[in-house]
Amino acid sequence: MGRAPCCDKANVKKGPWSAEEDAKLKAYMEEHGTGGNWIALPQKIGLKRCGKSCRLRWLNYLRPDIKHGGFTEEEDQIICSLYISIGSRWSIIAAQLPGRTDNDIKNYWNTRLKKKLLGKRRDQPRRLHPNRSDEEVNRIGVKNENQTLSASALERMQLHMQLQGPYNPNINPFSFYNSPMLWPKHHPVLGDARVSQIQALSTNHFNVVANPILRGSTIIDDAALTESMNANMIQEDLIGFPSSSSMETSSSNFDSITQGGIQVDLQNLVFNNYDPSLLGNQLLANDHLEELESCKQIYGSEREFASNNFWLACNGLTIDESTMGYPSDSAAMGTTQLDCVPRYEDL
DNA sequence: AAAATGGGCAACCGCTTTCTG
DNA sequence: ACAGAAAGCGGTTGCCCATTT
Repeated sequence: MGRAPCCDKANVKKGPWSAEEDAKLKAYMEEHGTGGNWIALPQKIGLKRCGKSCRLRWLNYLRPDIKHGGFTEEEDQIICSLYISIGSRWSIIAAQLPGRTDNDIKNYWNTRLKKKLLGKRRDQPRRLHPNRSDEEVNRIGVKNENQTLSASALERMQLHMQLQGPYNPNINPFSFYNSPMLWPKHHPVLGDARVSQIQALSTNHFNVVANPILRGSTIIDDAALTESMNANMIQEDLIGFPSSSSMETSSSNFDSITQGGIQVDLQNLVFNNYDPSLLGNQLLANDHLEELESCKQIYGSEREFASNNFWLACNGLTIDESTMGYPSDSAAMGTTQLDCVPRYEDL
């Protein structure tokens, strides 16, 4: 037996909202709020709508503080950087952009921003397999996705590689490191001074990030890091999460803070190794094999991005460039080892 | 001028998470 | 601790409008 429907589907109106319906809902909301019950609301105000529909209409359209359209460069940067960091968690991204809704950002990303940032690479599978039929190309793409990276993870890796660039990470305006608005304003344990120090260093050293794998480096000493990790705060706070969620509560939309932290660690492990002259993951990873193993346990079967990157990092997977959107010059042979990612046996 | 196509966006659907008794 | 209800969330759909053929 399935779950009971939230409303009587047969007697509920669907489709676009009329001005009259909007006015009714708006007037009631401004006077009373939901009263804590969206399901009961439509009946109270005589609307033949599902409660969920009312909620959506209010949150995405009628709320007084909503901004529509006209995304700024600054907002683009935030969306892009957060998408790379956490993926399609639109509600979290929306929380960073006052007046924007998750739906709005999702639509904007899917219809415009993604194309703006990745558009030029879309024809690569076709170009890399000029003698294959569309069906074959599609099949290859799907197969490789299943074996290596999901579409979302791929997209984020492509974006990251495209936007950070292997050797010129500091010049790109979308870089996390060049987006001070993404940096923490305050850290409850490390304090403002240390955060400032991290930020200052970050602008000069691509590899310097608030990353537990970097513990023992000159940036964050073990004691401070351990203390902050014990407080379950550092990861979210340092990747620019809403300070209220990390400071006032011990949880957030991540499954747990620790897992969230590991997710970020893995991204950094993979991505911060483009330039071999920089710190280098091998040294870092050697010191933290145990930690990596625990990541593997946690992420072996879930959290596609983290697990994919973990496996990339640990198994040195071969990736088909047709799905990676690699620079065409180096992609002629169809597959390659990602030379920016350390092979497990090399760690 | 009409049909076809594609982009943008609001709204829906159904699953997951959180809340409440 | 548990179950059911409500809310939250992200993926998808479908409509409308502008552009292209």
